[in-house]
Amino acid sequence: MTIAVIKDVLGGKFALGDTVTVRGWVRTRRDSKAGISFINVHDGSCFDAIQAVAPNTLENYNHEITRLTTGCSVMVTGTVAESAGQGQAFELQATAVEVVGWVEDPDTYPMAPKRHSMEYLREFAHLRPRTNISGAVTRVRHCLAQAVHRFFHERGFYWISTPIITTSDAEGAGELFRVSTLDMMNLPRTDDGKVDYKEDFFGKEAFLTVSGQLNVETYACALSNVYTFGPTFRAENSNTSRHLAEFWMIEPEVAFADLDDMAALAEDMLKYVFQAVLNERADDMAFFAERVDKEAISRLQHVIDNKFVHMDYTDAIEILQKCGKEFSYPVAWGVDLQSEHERYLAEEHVGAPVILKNYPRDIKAFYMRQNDDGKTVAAMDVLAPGIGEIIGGSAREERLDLLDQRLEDMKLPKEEYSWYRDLRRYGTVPHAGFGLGFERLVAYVTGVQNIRDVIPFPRSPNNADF
RNA sequence: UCCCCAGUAGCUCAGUUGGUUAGAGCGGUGGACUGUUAAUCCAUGUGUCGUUGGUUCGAAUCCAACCUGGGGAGCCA
Repeated sequence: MTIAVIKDVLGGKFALGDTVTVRGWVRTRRDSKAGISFINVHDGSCFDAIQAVAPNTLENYNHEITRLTTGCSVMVTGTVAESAGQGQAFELQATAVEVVGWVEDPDTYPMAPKRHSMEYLREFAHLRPRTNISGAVTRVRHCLAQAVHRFFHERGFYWISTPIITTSDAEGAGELFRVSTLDMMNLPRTDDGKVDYKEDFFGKEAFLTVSGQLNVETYACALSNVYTFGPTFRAENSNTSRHLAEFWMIEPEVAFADLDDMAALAEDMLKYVFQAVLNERADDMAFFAERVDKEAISRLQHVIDNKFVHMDYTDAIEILQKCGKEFSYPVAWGVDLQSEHERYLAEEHVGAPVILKNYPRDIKAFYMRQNDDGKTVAAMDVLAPGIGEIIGGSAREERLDLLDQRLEDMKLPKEEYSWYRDLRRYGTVPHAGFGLGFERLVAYVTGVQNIRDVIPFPRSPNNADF
């Protein structure tokens, strides 16, 4: 028995007349009174399902095959044949159809062979992988992840597995999820009544990481070109289509690099992974372009074909002030840009991803490198139309005296950063990096509007089912 | 967390300016037809009208709170 994946059968890897067995799930069944049934079977190996043609001479035709419904699992053995019908080059002339698992009540199987809303599918996170759209998202997501690793590997970057648990509650941004083994009903207390974290698993307070950046900087200052690719956690009460409490982030960090090196790296990386998706997942991208977002393919091609627009924060402020558009929030040098401002720049002014650079120091994180003008830092955001900030990065302050000054200005506890400061005390080097939100990337590529639909099991405020 | 909108059949939605028996398409089921392909045609069932409370002779319809979802904002990736 030759087991075959559907991708290989449809892709012509087998000769006409070969007998193969495919295994998967029924998408639809159509009966013909000519004495045959058409069974569309998918196995995830490619976008398309294979059409198996089952004749009524099969011994289980009447009592099993004609009862197959969407979702049943089957093993179909048959000979590879040119399709007599439209819609596919090859099909399987079935010689045996084994039903592996029935759908116990077709009337209540949630995944009907029809269009469902994304919100509805989200309620069935365990069954939505069987849908066209979820399967396509999954394959594109995988393709992007592989392309990211390949891109960095080809450039001599090492993948660093930075820790998921951290005992530093001062990583910079965001609310943290606590990690504890203490009995919450019976907390150990110190003499002054506070929770005694010395009794906790790590002997101190611990949290889930909000970024691998500070840790990965240590490896950049030794192995030169490194990156992280792993899960990240933010306990923020964000209820939007572009935020998750648990998401994946890619954070390259490069020694002896400056902000423009990072901008170039970000541009190269995005173009590389977009090209990979167009090359490797043409089937899924065609589906997205047809059913989800007409621009899904042309948008990627446009990004690949054009140089990214670079813009200084100061110039962006001027553009926004002179564009004649009414904004809800006024624009002035020194204020952080609002979503409406970023959207105008990316969607209307440029019409493609735009790199904004050199933000005012006072609205940015302590570790960003101060520019010579004394008021800006070497930070950048890559803004994508429709998504907003997809990448945030900066050159890191490698000069200890300036770093310490920033820690003091922002009232951050120096002792918490002793190991981070050590990098500046022992053989410091200029270095820079950025963070790319992986789900935002998948959403941008597929055109899927809500980030909760491009991760298998989304976690957000009030939602951690499955 | 804030602002706005929505919650009616398994799904997508229409409807009710408060009043007897609540509607369509799709899906399911039965049949017809067909190398079909989200097939087509005919038939067919289904609803505590989000939850709780209030107003009222009467609420699915009006009001309030809550829950859930969506859009936007903030936080950011």
